[in-house]
Amino acid sequence: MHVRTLCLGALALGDASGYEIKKLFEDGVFSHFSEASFGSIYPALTKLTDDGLLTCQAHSQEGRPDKKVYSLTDLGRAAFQEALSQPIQADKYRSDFLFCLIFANQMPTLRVSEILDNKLKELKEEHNRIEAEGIVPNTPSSDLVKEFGAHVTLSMIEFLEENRLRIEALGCETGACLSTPCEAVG
Amino acid sequence: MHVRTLCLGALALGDASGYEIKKLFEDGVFSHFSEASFGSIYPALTKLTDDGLLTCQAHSQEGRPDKKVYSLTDLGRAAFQEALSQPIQADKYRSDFLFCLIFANQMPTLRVSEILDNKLKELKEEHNRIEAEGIVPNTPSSDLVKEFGAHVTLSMIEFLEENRLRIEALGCETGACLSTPCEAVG
DNA sequence: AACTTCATGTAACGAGTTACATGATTAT
DNA sequence: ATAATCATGTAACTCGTTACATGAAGTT
Repeated sequence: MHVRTLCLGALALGDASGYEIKKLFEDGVFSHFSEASFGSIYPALTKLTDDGLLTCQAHSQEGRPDKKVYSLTDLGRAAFQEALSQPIQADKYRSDFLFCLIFANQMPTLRVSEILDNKLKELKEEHNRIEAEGIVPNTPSSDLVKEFGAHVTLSMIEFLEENRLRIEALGCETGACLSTPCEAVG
Repeated sequence: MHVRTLCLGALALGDASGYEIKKLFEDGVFSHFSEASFGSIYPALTKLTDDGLLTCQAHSQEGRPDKKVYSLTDLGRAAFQEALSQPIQADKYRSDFLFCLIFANQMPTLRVSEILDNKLKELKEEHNRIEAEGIVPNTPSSDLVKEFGAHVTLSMIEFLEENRLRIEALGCETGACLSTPCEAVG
């Protein structure tokens, strides 16, 4: 999904500035399953406005650049509906953690524990963040999406905690595998 | 994680050609949490060989291009160990499904059912693929990574099935929301 | 003092995907 | 016949990130 569509979606939740949209992707509803940076949001907003999908109102402020608040036009709303009716791309899950875990037998046990702990910490933080989030106004499904996220992160945490010993047992003795794989030793 | 590192990892499981490495990312162990295309694998392999991290043996075949089988050198093995000891990037989960679900109230109920069914089908197929996979030789942790994947996909399937009615109830009446958001109606 | 938040915008750069080029073999 | 599998490689292109430019106000 292009940043342009993501912006359209953000604005379908209510008028907002580029800065505020960024926050939605950083801390808000969207942060758990999508991403966008300033460098892509601002040009997208400009393009969308040029194409007539958005209107822009500049609110002048003291000591700061004008706050440019964008709103969907009817054309923009229609374009977003159109995007919503399009086939949906399969989800993408990229995990360097799992990739590395495949090679646990080539790592010192201490390192395995370390990455496990880091992962658990990350997962718990995300779980807490999801639970702490308020539901989004005018968006009854934000509640459901929240529950989904909480359910899945919890399920990961449970698995990793239940299998902690098994995972740590995969590592090899310290020093023995720093430059040669265990399978090639002896 | 760069394609170069991913290739190093693939070769740490055993010698392979570019084509075979691609398969690991398409159907194999890595397919559930990483990705790489021919257009990135082949150049990476060439670069890695130039840098002395890999050696390459060409096996001539009839009616086909030489099969170039790559192996890790000691330098390559060390480079991979080094990569493994580096801080691990946080996982990325990108879901157009969840993004769209946030706007379920702006979709006809039929459309909501459709995307739910598609998602469930996708999830079940992935779950079956994980269960059907054999463990990777010399890689005791592949079993664990398999279990993790099976556990998580199952947990998603369960949530979506248990909440099917609630999710479908989010949609709006057919026709009423094709070009205007429900919240703006009435 | 130093850092974070608010606020917008651009340009260079990175990294990978898509599509093309080529072509025999095997399965449906 | 038609499609999939095997097999490698390149070039154009897409898309987005990172870093920079600018700067006031508030917080630690």
